Amino acid sequence: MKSEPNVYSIDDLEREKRTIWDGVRNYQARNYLQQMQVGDIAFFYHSNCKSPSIVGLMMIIEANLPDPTQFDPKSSYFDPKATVEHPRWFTVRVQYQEKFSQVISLTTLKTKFSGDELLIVRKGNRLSVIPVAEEIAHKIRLL
DNA sequence: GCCAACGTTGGC
DNA sequence: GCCAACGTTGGC
Repeated sequence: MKSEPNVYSIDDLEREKRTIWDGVRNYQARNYLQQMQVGDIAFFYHSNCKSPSIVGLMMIIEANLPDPTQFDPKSSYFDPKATVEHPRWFTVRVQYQEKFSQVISLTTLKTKFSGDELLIVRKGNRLSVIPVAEEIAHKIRLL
């Protein structure tokens, strides 16, 4: 799961302990969010920054929540076509798990994995929520 | 700041 | 349904 560190970083999550992952407005990313289940582990990825990297881990503690920002006219994520009865955007609540003592940079990931193995290293990838195969995730954690 | 790679929008 | 125009993402 990607976040721009100048918007919301792993340090923010460490301080707050838990947060709702709001603001995702891409249907494919939403579909991946909806597949998540309580207890699932996710990588926290810092994007659009000096050294894009996986920086830590978090756990899904609530699944399939309507993203509240879609109902808020003052939010930049407001969606006029969404209603409380028929929400359009769903997300999860996550809990801080750990911050890696050594981050795993995109550069490193590219040397270890192909675009087929790990979508984040695939050229042109822009999805902010991306599935990682169990065995690949295991290998990443051993880096 | 640049630009490739998308996704979305809207005219037709 | 097609596709040009436009907006956004995100690495570099």
